[in-house]
Amino acid sequence: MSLIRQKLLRWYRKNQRDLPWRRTRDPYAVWVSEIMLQQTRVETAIPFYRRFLERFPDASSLAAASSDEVLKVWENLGYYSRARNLHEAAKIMESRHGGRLPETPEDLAALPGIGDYTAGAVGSIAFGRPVPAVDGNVRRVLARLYAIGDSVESGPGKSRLRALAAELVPQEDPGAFNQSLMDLGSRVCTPTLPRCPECPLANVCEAFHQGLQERLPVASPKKSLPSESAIAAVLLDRDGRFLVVRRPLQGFLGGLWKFPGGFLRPGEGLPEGLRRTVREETGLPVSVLMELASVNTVYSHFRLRLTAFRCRKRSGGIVPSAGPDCRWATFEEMNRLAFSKADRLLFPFLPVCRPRSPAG
DNA sequence: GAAACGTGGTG
DNA sequence: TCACCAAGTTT
Repeated sequence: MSLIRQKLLRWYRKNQRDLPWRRTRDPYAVWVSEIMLQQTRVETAIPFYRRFLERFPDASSLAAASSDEVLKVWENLGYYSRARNLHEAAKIMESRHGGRLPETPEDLAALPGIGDYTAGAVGSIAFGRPVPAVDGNVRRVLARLYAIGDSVESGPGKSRLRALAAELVPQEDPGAFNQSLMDLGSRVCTPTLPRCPECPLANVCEAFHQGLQERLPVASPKKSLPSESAIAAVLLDRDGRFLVVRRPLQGFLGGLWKFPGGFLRPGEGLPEGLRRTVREETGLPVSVLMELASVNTVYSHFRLRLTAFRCRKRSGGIVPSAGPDCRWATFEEMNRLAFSKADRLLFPFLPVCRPRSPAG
């Protein structure tokens, strides 16, 4: 037990990565980094982390921001409920915790967006609490270290690994220990082709001993992604501005802006579906003129083919007035709003005079 | 417990 | 082109 800790910590002192959030002990910064790192690679999170901390250096500045501002910084990071929860949690810190993070894992876990893992990570790294931080890396390392054949994705499997991790966490510098486990998982004890010859734990690893390191942990079968179709309407006013609407904050891509339109029903034609969805979203009856572009994208739980059409307001239709969730925007203004990846893929096909980018 | 929830890198 | 998956949480 203490041998494992010792080997791990020694390896970590020599091999730990120089990451922006490891250069601070500011609990706010640690918290932001941990939220960004949920289901997200370190290299992906780094530039977002820098921009976020520059724009929102503390909980007060974050709490005072609008959701549009927060989402714009989060644009392209994905899992946008994280940004919404971060924002909401900052407001709670302002009103109930004196503008700071609460220190106990229990109080941390009570904040939106903070679950078991993040409460443990922030609790141990920022506040020195001896609690485990069990993420996918740690589950994989422990499943191999103790040659656990049961699924580590099931409820019982997870609690078993959490109990193991809890026994391993030292009283002194639990944050370094937790991070050493995660770093080992991401750099040595990788999902495929683990680098066992480099591993400080190889000689005490049960999976390596049994030659099972490539077969553990057992992964549950994944479902193939269904394919959906959606349509988008490109509507211009007399000044060449585009009609854009904001998605509901709680839903899919919540709070991001989009072109009017939506998902096609099974068997529904594209122009027909477009007229229906635009009317549902904006109340505006439109005529469909011509197809502008079609883009494909993959989300966490379905594939999407999004087709954009140039549209025109039908005579007699009431043009929607600008509001918090609906507005006419120039190309420049749209670039200051947060859009999803798929919607941004449509931008180069918009009918508007603008500087053409040098490379495709 | 299962499903929802994004995006980009990799073999 | 495609499946897999990366510092999970919420409903």
